[in-house]
Amino acid sequence: MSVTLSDVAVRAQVSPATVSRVLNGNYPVAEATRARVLRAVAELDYVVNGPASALAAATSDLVGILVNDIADPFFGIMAGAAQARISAAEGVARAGGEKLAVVCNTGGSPARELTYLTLLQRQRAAAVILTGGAIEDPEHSAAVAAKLTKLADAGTRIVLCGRPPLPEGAGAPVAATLSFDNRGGARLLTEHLLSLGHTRIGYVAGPMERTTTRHRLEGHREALRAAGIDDDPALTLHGSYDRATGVSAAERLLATAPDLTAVVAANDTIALGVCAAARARGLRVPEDLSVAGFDDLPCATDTVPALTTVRLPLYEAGARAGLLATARETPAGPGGVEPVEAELKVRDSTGPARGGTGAGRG
Amino acid sequence: MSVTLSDVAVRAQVSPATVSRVLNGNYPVAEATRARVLRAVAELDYVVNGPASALAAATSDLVGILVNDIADPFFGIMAGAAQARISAAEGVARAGGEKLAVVCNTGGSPARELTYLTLLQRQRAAAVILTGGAIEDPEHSAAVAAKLTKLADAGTRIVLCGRPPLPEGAGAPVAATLSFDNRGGARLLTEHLLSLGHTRIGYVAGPMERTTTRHRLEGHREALRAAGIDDDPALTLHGSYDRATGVSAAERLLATAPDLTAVVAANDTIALGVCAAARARGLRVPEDLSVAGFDDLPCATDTVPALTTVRLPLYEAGARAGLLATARETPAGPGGVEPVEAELKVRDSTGPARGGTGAGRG
DNA sequence: CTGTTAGCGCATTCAT
DNA sequence: ATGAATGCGCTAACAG
Repeated sequence: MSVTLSDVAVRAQVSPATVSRVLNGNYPVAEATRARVLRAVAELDYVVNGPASALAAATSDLVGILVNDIADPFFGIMAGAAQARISAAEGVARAGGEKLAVVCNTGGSPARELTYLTLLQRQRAAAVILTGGAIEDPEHSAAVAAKLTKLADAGTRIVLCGRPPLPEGAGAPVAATLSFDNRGGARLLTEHLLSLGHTRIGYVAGPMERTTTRHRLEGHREALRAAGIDDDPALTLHGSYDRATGVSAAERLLATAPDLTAVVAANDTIALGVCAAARARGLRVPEDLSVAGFDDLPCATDTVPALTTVRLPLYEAGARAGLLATARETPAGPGGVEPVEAELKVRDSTGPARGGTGAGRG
Repeated sequence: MSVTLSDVAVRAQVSPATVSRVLNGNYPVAEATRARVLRAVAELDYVVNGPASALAAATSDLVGILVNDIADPFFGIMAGAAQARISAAEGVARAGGEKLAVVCNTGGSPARELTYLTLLQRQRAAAVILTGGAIEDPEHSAAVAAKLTKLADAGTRIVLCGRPPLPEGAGAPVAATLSFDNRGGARLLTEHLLSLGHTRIGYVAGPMERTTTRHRLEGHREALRAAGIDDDPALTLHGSYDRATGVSAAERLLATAPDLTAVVAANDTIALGVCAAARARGLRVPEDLSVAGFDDLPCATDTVPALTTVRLPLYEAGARAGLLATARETPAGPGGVEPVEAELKVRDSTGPARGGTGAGRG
């Protein structure tokens, strides 16, 4: 079999306990013996047995990062940032301290989310970071809340990143919540469009049962309402957070409501699909149709025209989530909730409404 | 503390051993007792202790997927596909069998790659999938080969996806290798450009020490050589696989070699940067400058003009890697190497060389 | 500062 | 088909 702690102890002529102590570094050991042990470790090429260690210590060094879609840079950026912070966390020279940050792809499936949570629980994970919008089905929410409570009870730190805080009643076993201002960002974006004279604005939303979807849509409607524009339900279409949704929704929208002068998409990926559909229809962006997205993904810059969108500091948020998950840094806000601001990025895909600047729907 | 196997045993009025057997399903148990145990498990909301189980069984259900950059869809797509296959692998109804597929982001750092491999080794991972190009530093390669040997010895299955096969001498502890035809794809692409009359072709390559970088560049040069064109070293620039590299490299290229009629980028992301730089310089794509990428990422479709590129079946390859990592499906090719074809995708970003069709550098 | 002694929770022989 | 006993490799009190 492989090399064990005792093997190292024998070679270093000390007791197993001593080896354990120098490896974990959390106990005073004479410099001479420490050196001897370290040399034995190197010579034997010893690697700690994680499961055994986790069993004895009742905790592991696993940190799980749950994402809805790993192929979507929105999640990739957050996950990468978090992982970088977690791995780099403890600057311990040689041994322990290292956390294993791993990302788990739920694919947006509630069942998979629960499965991963259970798997992480079974591994006695040190921390779990849940990223992105939550599913709003009451039953599923309750199940997740229950799981999180179990995890927290077992000593796992829970961090929410880009997901609204859990309701008070849920017992709030959450260490920290980075709450994206999706609603505010969406409001800003639609206000921008309104200021350009648009009044007939289509909206391509994400999946119905997601918090992110709902908040962005609500922000949009708030802006409309504040401007005294009645919300036309026919102008809002739901789909997935992908390009295909953007294409088909835009086609439908453009066919049924030719008087549309702008379309807001729930994220950049959808927006790209909307642009493609518009082009296919012979419409120029933004002269004939203004299009806006959300997230400010890297590729939003490279479209022609460059996409007007709402920037979310994904990298920074992910990094902070990583910090909160590992270190004992206590979160700032009340209830452990830290708001994350959204910033409007006006670029070239939005322009004045055709047929006047603020003339209304004439 | 939390619920243990014995707690379940007591409640179900059986021995711990029996509970273990029904949970693992790999042993005959009377239907009546099985039901009783299952009910106790449900009532107590019991979750297996992973570390304890791994310690006793000397294996875990962890599968690690190593990626160079999780924020890059190139890796996200492969990782997501692999993860989906691994999680869905065993259709076992309730209990065990479930594998925990996790992705580890090395960020392209050799040290992090080794660290993750060690961490995975310490967790006694069931399998490890290494995706994307390998770093070519001899010292690092040797270290990785050594680690992989250790892992394989401990029973971990190793799968390479998008990375060239390990040299024979390394002992080949690799279960399977999905080898992308980067060289062939690059050759196809440059041949396409040559057929359009381009002879002065710039090349924006990735990081020097990566296999992917080298193979794509070699394919490009092969095509050039086959066409009797001498390779001008000044036309090849190295950088990272990101947009910024594309921008700066294109600026330099365009400034120093104004007679360039085409630029090939080592991947789509770089190509997008090249397009942006060309536009900034007032050049039309493809009329004034043809631009091509590699990978066929989703966003390559949404640029204007749509990017000519080389398609790699990322999703399919990732899925196959997941299968090979979990099931005992033996790989097809000799030495466990399965070639993965690259396919030329001609779109709108490439066109005839300005100033004639094949007139040469006049 | 270091050695000794017990388990951590589970999978597995063996018996029965 | 089930129960009893043993040990996986390590950490954590205790001594000393």
